[in-house]
Amino acid sequence: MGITIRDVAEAAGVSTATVSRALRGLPNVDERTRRRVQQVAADLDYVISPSASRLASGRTGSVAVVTPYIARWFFSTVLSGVEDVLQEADMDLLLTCIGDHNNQLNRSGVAPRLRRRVDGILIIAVPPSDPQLREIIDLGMPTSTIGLTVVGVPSVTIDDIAAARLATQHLINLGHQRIGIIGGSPSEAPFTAEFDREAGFAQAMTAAGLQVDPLLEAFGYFTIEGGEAAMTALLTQPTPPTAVFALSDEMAFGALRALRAHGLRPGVDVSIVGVDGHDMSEHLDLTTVVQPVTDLGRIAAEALLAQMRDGAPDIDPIRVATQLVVRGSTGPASGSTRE
Amino acid sequence: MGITIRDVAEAAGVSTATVSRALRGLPNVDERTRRRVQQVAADLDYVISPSASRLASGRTGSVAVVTPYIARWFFSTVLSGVEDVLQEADMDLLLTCIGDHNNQLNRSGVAPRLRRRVDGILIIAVPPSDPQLREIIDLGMPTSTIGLTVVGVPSVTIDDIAAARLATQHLINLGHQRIGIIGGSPSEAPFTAEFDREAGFAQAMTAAGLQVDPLLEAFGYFTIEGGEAAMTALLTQPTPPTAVFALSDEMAFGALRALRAHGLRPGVDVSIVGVDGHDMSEHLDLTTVVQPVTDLGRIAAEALLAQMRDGAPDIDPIRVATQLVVRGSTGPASGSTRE
DNA sequence: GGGGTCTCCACAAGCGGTTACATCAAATCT
DNA sequence: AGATTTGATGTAACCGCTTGTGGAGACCCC
Repeated sequence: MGITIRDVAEAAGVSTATVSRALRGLPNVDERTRRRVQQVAADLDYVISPSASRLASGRTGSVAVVTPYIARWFFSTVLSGVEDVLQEADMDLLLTCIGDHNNQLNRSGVAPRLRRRVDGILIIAVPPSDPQLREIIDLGMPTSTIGLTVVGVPSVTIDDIAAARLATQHLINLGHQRIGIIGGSPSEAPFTAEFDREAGFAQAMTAAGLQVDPLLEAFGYFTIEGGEAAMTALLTQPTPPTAVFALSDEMAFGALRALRAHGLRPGVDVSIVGVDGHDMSEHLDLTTVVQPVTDLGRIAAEALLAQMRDGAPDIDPIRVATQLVVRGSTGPASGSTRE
Repeated sequence: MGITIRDVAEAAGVSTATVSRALRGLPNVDERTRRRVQQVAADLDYVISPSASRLASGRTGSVAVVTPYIARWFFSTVLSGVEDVLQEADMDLLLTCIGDHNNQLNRSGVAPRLRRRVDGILIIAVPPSDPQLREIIDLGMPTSTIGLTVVGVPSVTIDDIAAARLATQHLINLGHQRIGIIGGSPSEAPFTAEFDREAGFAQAMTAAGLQVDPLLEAFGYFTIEGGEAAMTALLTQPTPPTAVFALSDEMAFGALRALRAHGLRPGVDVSIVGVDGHDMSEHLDLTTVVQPVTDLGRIAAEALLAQMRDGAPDIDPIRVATQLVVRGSTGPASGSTRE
């Protein structure tokens, strides 16, 4: 139970040092020796002890993924991209769910838990207001963020401003004029993506000579229920919008439900467009700006690995392109025949 | 950079052995000594080196989670329950996605990667036909499965037979007689849950004196698209069913879509019931048998921890209760006023 | 008051690798 | 041919913690 490197060395008639070098593909090992060692190791069913290797080398060969949620679509999808790359690179993936302040989970002290345990950290969309975020970044190890930008830290996100403009412009092109928006929360410290998407919306509206009517803004807190409530609020306005841009697909789902509850047809009576490219958006026939979420994770993981290898973090944020996918939830403004 | 236990020992004026015992709460340490050591450790911002501790103790303090998918609802939801418990127990969670044979990911050799790396393994719903499953189980370390039963291995699942009976009985109670079923796949080696749910359906039907009509069975391969296709097939039967039991919510979602495409109203023209309690089921107004998925993960993780502690695996499968949640997708059979 | 117990603690031998340095033979240079 | 470089391997000192063993002192009992 537990073949050691020593056993392999003896069986191969070399020193443990040579076994170590041979098995790890280091240079300065004769090819015949290497093959012999590999053969012996395989025969003996030898598996290196990670703990020993880590202790001796000082490298842990693992990366921590820190996320506020695991079960939500965006997060688990990013995670799957990350996992793919890390597995490919033969790195261990340590999954850590950080608490979310306004959530049931209020986990503190995630940072210390990471201290001597990993070589790099990937942070998925932790709200900038979370105090733990700083602690983790201040650990000073290779770090990269996804769906969130922190100055001085490499990040991978979509261009949220452009995405919002894309969605909004689509509605404008369809001839809509009274365009509403379902935002995240009225907080003063908005999420990066939230802030940018609002900005993109405003830019597109202004560029088209349309007004951003504060009465046509409601908040959905990035949940389905929230989106439903927000849409309901918008519909009960004296003059409701003919089209609505929801900052996330999940809120858009809620909005669709609200429409149905009011007997309104999506894409006919009221148009709804979201952002995300959520799995279900296709099945709910939602027009949305698709972001390549798996790729987000994949790219960030690769950037992190590069950073761990080269030591030089590439601070410039990586922006991934998005794509508008038009489905049935948007249609021409009534009385308009444009597009 | 890197306070060691020696530094703490010196600063506290004790041996490293005492520091080790004091910090880990072992007995045979004077309370005053312990407190002093703790204080010194805190002052020095000492963090134990996991690698060293693991090497010396032979315990890794980590658990691997093996899953065929990360981004799918069921799997990520289980995962979040698991993570919760493991974090609580101060265990590292190593996430490993196993390839899925008929999938793009065809990862082999997951088992060897786990060898000296973890103290226990949690397997989420890997198909029994997957050859890697055996390899992993044959590693011979504490293992527990979720949503899948392997003889001799502790498992946590819902009672799939009962769940299917519950769903089917609900349709029967509503007065339906021509009840169809959307199965997973016509394969000869069905997934455990798949097999049991089919069985539960048959049991309920037979008990009610109804026939299981093979013409009213279609296969949806546990995907939305598959469910849609299956439902479409059922609807194009000469005499289509008035109610359909889908083996999963995702297939039921597809079925709902098919209904809509055919201009049929769920719960009025045709009733649909699913199993899972998928996040979206509420928003799609789907009647379903809810399984407490997060709890599945939580319970399995706790069982695994117990097994790692006591060494005695509790082979008896743990069955978690399910609950029928009635929503708008089911309604009385036309011409029936029962229930 | 000498001979047990019982606590609390120090000593030191690992755990299983990695790697700087030493070694030595073969190859290359002058 | 002798000096020097080069490549392959061995030697051994760690890496930082855990834990079995043993000893010193406190406490108890007859």
